[in-house]
This record gives sequence, C-alpha cells and structure tokens, in this order.
Amino acid sequence: MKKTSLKDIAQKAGVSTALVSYVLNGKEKETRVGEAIAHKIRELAKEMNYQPNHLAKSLRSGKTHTIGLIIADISNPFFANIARVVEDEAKRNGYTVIIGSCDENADKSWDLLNVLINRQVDGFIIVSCEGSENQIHYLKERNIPFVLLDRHFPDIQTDFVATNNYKASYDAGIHLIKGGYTHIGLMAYKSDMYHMEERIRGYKHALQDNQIEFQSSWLKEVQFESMDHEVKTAIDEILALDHKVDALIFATYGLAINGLKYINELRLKVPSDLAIVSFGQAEVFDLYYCPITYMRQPLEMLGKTSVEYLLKKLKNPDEGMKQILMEAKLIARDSSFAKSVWVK
Amino acid sequence: MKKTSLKDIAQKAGVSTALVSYVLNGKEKETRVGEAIAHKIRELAKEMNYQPNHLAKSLRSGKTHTIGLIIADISNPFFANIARVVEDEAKRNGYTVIIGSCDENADKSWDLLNVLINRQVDGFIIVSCEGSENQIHYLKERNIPFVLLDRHFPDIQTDFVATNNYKASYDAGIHLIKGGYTHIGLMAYKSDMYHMEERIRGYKHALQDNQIEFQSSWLKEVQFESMDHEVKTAIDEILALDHKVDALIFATYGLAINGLKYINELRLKVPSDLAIVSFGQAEVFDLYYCPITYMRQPLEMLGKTSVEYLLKKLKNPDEGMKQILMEAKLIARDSSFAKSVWVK
DNA sequence: AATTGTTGCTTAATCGTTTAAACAAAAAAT
DNA sequence: ATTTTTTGTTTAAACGATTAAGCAACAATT
Repeated sequence: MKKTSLKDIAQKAGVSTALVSYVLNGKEKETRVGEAIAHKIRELAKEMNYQPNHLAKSLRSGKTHTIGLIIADISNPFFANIARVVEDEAKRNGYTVIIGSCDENADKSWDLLNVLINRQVDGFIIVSCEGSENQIHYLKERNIPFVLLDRHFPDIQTDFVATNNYKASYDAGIHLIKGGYTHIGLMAYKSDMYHMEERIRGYKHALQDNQIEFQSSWLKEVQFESMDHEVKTAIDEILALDHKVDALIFATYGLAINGLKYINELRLKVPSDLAIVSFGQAEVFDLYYCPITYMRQPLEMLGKTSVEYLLKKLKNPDEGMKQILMEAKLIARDSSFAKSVWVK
Repeated sequence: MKKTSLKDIAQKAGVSTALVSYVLNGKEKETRVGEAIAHKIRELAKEMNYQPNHLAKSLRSGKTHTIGLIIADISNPFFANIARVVEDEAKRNGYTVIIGSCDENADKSWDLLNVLINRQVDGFIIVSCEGSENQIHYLKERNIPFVLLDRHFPDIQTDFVATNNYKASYDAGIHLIKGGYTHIGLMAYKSDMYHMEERIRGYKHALQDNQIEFQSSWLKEVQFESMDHEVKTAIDEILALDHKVDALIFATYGLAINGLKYINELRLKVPSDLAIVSFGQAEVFDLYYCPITYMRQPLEMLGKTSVEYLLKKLKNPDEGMKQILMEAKLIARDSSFAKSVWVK
C-alpha cells in the first residue's frame, strides 16, 4: 500500500494536480477554485489519508523546516535539558530538530556540521566547543543562519544567547565570602573558551573586591579528557595547602560530579570541611546528603530565545544581529551554609 | 553563493549530468565513463566543493537514510544514554537519527510518529509508552519497519530488543534475601506495561522461592505524573507497617531519585534503616553518601542491537522477526550491604 | 458586435538527483 | 564490405510537490 500523493487525489477527482495543491494549501480563494471541486478534493484527501511528502516540498521550496542543533556535550544534563527545550519550542513552531553531540571535540563538530548541511537544515543552533571558531566563520561565509547558545566567541560577531558567566561566578564568590569563607578555590576546565575565562574572571573579581588576595594555587584548571583523575589530584592539592581552602566552586556540572564523588570517598564533611557552590544544575544535587548550592541558569529562557532568534533570522535574513546575556540565579542550599553561623 | 549542483559541474565540464552522477557515485566502471572525463569531473567536484543534495537523492530513491527514534522519557538518563548509543551507531552506518520524546504520553507519541512519517524516515526505533499499542499496529499495517527497544508488547508480534526484566527483578530480590533482608518492598509505576509487570513478577517469585510470604502492602505502585508526592506517601506507608520493610527495590530511575531524596530528608540511614536496590543507572548513584546497588542493563548492547536489527530490516524487509532479551547485571554496592554482616 | 473582464481550470517548468534507454562512433568479427 | 560488438556519451523520465502562465468559456461592458 503506497502513500497517496497529490497525483493520486487528482486522478480520482478528475482534475489536475495544481488544483489539488491549491486547495490543500488553502489557496482556493486566490486561485479561484470552484466550490464544488474544492469540497470534493478535501473529502478525497481525508478519505485517502493524504500526507504531503516533506522531501518534495523541501526540494521545491528550499526550506526543510529543520534545525540542526549541535551540542558540545549531551551527557551533561544541563545541555540535555536545554536540548529538550529547543526541541519543544521548535516543534511548537512547526520545525523539526536534528541533534548531534560533538563531545567537546572540534573534529566531530565539523563532521556533524557537514552532515547537517547536506541534510539541508535551514539553520543551526550551536553550543560551540573549543577550537571550532573556523566552523563559525564557515557558516558566516556561506551565509547559513545560526545562533550560538550558551557559549560564544567575543572576537566573532554573531548572534548569541548566553548566560552572564562573569556575573554568575562573581555572585558565587560573593555568596561564599558573605558566608564567612575566606579561602575559596575554583575548579575549572583548562580551556580557551570565553565562558570559562569569564567564570574565572568573575571569581577573581569577587575576591579582589573583598580584599582577599587571590592565590594561584586556589585555581585548578583540569583537562576535560582526563577529568576523572585530575579532579582528584586537584582536590588533594588544594587541601594540602598552607592556606588551605575552606570553600570550592565547581565551574561545571561534570567537575562537580567528579569532585563530590571524591569528597565522599575522602569522608569530608560538607560544608564544615569544605563548602561547595557549583555551576550546572541537576536534580542530582538534591541527592547529595547535603544539598548543593548552585547557580541556576535560565535554561528554559536560553533555549526558547535561541529558537526565537533563529526563526526570526530564517524569516528575515537581513534582520540585525541579536545578542543577549541572561542572568543566573544563586540557589542557596546547605552546602554553602554560612560559616559565621556554625563556627564557634 | 549558491550550493553547487550536479548541473553546475556538468556545465563546467561540458558533459551531461548523467556522467557526473555516474562518476561521483563510483559507477564509472559499469557505465563505462571515459578515463579522462572521469578524472576531470572528480577534480571539478572537489574544486567546487560539491555536496550532494540529500533531499533530491531521497526523493528519487525513496530512502532518506534517517531513523526516527521515539523515546518514552528522554529526561531519564538511562534513555538519554541509550539515545546516544543509537545515534552513534546509526551515524557509523551513514544514518541520521531524529529523536523525539513523548514523555510517557501516548498522544504525544502519535504526533511524533506522524511528524516523522511525513519526514519520510526509513524506519523507527521505539521505546513505547503506555497505551501506544495502536501505533504499533498502525506501523505494522502500513508496513513501516520498526524495532521496539527496552519495552515491548507480548501480545503483538514485533521485532524487539529488551532486557529480561523478570530475571533482573528476581535477581535483585535474591540479592537482598541472601543479604539477610526479609521484609522487602518494591516501588513501581502503576502501569499496564509489560516490562513493569515483569519486574513485579520477578520480585514476587524471588520472595516465593525463598519462603517469604509476599505482603501486598509491600508493593507500591505510583502514578508517573504525580510521582513526586506519591513516592513520599508510599515510603511513609511502608515504614509505618507492622511488618515494616527493611529493604526497598526501586523499579525505575525516576522512582529511585525521588525516593532517595525523601529518604535523605527523613534522615534514614541506608542500608541500616533501609537497604536499597534500584533499576536504571546513572553516575548519580555514586553521589549518594552510600553508593547505590543497581541492576546494570546492557545499555550499549541494547542500543547497538536495535540499530542493527532495524538496518537489517531496511536492507531486506522480508527478513524474519528478531527478538532478543538481554540480561541485566547486579552491581552490588553499599546500599544493600549484607545485613547478616553488620547485624551482629 | 466587438471588446474587456471574470471564472475555473490545465499546462508545464522547476527543485537536484538517478538511471533506463537511445544513440553515434569506433573497433572487432564476419 | 558489411555486420556485430564495444565504448562513451546524451536524452529524458521519474521522484512529489509548487506555481507562474496560458487558455477556454462565459458574463459584463462599451
């Protein structure tokens, strides 16, 4: 049983395919299709369960109503959730999303980009990974519409939707300082990505603005690929210091998970031995015996806005560049409970 | 700058599009294309950065090299991970995956199915949700290839790849019994789905085979939609019983997360107050102060095999039905530490 | 009565491929 | 020298839709 096509309907109705197309696309008025025949066509279409062939439509129109979503790391629940938001929002607008994760690997990202371009996606939403600047330039050159999500490149003029990472990190620092912590560490990725630099910058400024001198031994930058054991070493180190750290900020979800596991192994008490604030968000943080304070990023808004920007651009390619930084919100939990209260 | 098409190359080379197509598809031998011209075409293609238009190819061939993956609940990390496996395996075989989550809702599943059918996916891999039997019948009637993943319907003859849930649940029970636990509860979803029934059946048999009389008050079936608070009530109840439960099996990841959070709130000690074994798997279970014993399902194998089955079916639609049940493996951790050891 | 306008429909090109069939020229066999 | 075979290439239809342009038939206007 083959799928019914316009032609099948046309044949059965004894008219040309043009008429059928007009009617089923609601163009009967403009194109002056006869009342009676229009009715008949609609009947037949329903009867024969006509479903238009997207491929043919797309080939003709040059629009696939498909968005390519390239995500740096889909195993991170923050990104997984944002992907869901993007998918839902796109669906609400009649778009389908094809998702790909490049696992923080620029080569993989290239492959994905090409596969999706060949699939004629109308545009991209991209959570960039390190070393993928050339890909952004490529898209710009080829005039393929795209919006950067969560991470962007300050040196490249693009549309983007991201979090104010400087501010978020600054706030995290301030929160701990206000809580009476004075030796505050930051665990981040070793990376040239702007969002990571911003998180480091915000952290440093928070210390500086409160007359705490930043110690370079407090900042631990670990490699994404060898996170598992580098995190352990880093924690060992910051705890062995003279000016031993009493609070630690994790700059990403992955670091937090690894770090907390190890802190568990060490039988350290949070927050008395070590206070914690983390980026990223996941129900997981509630599972820890002591709920984890974290920076809540406006996940829904980020996802929705990125779709909105992209769709606007698809409708009107000449629209101006859109850039927005959204604020994260600190969710205070027990893991950063004020030292001033429980000390003494 | 428009994309280069076959025609563009043909023009520049001064030949017909047919030749170009033959050469670029490696059919030069069968179709006897001249050595020289073939070379020239290949050169030009590279030079002009030719990328075939997938839409046109698909329209012509009737094959999109795209798989629709419908997942009951993508926010469950087990499913999220299996989705990644499916995606990777498909990519390795030159297929693209379009993922949709129906959030355990049969209507949403219908929508997804239709969207994807209109997009002309070649076939489906489906993690079914409750009440979606009609959709399976629909696919069978329309002769659209598909493979059920993780969940299947015993009353409908289909290809499927799933876990032996009966055995897994039985093993979970046996493990606890051997550990000296005698009052064992099971928290499951209220559902007609076969995989859930099997998990209940396995649990009951484990008790029965060890002369423990099953108490209906030990089995808690909660609604997926109102899981948050129903789980709490359920835990309250099984702890208030005369024959109070000393161990609890969570039949899914979502139940475990909610349950463990609440157990934390109650300040119950695992495993001394309550031992835990859970289905589902996630790094999260390591984060709990007391690592959680769980049934590891062969995630990689499940995903890969489902792709393999589907692709085989796409190549040869008449191939026989393939069904396989894989075994889960119990990963013993502290949360189910043998009572016989710590109780004097 | 000739012109113009309106209505209702068909024709045919197009999107970018694939591929069976046709064709012409050269080479081989009779 | 004619026929057959081989070789290299082109033609054109097809996939399933959209849509500008064309064409009758009839009605309305001059």
